[in-house]
Amino acid sequence: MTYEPARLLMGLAKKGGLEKYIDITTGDLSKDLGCSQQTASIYLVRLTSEGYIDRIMKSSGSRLRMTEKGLDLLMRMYADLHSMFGKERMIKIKGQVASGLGEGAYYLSQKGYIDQIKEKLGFDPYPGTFNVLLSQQDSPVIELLRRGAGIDIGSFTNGDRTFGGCICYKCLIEGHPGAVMIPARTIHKNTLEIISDVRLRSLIEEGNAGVEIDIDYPSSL
Amino acid sequence: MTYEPARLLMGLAKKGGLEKYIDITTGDLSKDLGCSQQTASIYLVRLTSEGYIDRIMKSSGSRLRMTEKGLDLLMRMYADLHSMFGKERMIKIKGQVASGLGEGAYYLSQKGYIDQIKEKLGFDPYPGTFNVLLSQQDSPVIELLRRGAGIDIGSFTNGDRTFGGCICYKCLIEGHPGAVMIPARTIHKNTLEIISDVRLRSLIEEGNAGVEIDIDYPSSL
DNA sequence: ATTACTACAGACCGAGTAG
DNA sequence: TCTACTCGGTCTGTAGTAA
Repeated sequence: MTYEPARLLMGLAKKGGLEKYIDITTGDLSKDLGCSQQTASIYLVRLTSEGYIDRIMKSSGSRLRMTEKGLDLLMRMYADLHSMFGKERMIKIKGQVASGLGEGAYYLSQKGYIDQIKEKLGFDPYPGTFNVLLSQQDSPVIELLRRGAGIDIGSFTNGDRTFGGCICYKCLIEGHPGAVMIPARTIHKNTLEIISDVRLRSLIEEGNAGVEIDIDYPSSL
Repeated sequence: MTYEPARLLMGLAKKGGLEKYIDITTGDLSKDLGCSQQTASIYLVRLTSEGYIDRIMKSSGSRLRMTEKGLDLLMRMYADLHSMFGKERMIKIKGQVASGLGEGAYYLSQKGYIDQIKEKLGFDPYPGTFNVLLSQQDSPVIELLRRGAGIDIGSFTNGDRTFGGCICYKCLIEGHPGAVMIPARTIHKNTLEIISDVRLRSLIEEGNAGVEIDIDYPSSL
């Protein structure tokens, strides 16, 4: 917990210091930051001398607001993060066609899945999944997909058995439209399950190590 | 320049470490960060031990990617900043009606302004500006408006004289629709110029110290 | 009440250098 | 080449306390 202008300014901005002067004491600030009152005092002195905030001393504490420089720092950070998370973008990955376990056909015969896929993804899925093994380089993408703002396929019950939900992303696999399915529960470390309205296995040869997948990754906010 | 996980992770994310493993040496990283190779080395060790990144040592350098914890930190920061800058929102401020200098009438008689205001703001401006003096607490808002994504009124030339551009924001002033004009060049420290399709001065008594203005502040990205 | 000084302990960074 | 250890100087944070 050292002196980090960005972190401090974000805390002050959250309290409203972006637009207006806010009243705060170094004691209160120290509680927010989890440091001593003296440290909070030094931080405010530094932020002021470095031009990030305007500060007016009062007998009851400090009145402060962000300066243009401080605002600029935050907006720059926002722009950077926005370019990572904010924009809809395509994630391009490569993988190797894997032999499936045959389970996919069973799952994709369930009306509960078929109806939702038709409604939310706009196609009638071929009963089977196309599995792509990702390289070590690309496998972290799965985490990103799990946490992302994909299309939600809800869980449902058919008779006595419950089928879990998943998150889907529209994608192009070797140019064919389809969708990546990330099961909500089961965690595949490096295998991506892909569905389509056609039998992808007929179109792409097994073992092909350079299958290209373009995933439509929407903004999360 | 101390150890700041957020800053370091953002740098790595910009290099692509969000989705994939990236190859980097501590020497290269040190150049990016402006620190010594030793310090960059320590940073990577710490980021790894604190669980922000996954790191695989190679003879030619390090291969690393963000972990879920690291991703989470960045997304949290993004969400915070998004709530400050990203969403369209209303900025509410209060001010005191100020007596104008009469200049407004001259400017707002210029066809160059009138046409743009009609087109971009959707109303025919009354020839005159309504000036509101902001409290010390609210005056920083002007900076925020100057930097924001308002409606741009371009500069133009009429005969021999050039009229400067400004940034406008639709607003409600005491409930009446209008727009705040922020001149691109002239800097008013604490006075806001407001235009409307009616003579606001007739509707709001001069000296009124509690004039409420709701400014429509759009997302900047 | 506040803020912020001084003094000290501990953390941090960079140079040298080993593996 | 690479990473990362030790060492020493410097910087940072906290406690005590003054104003």
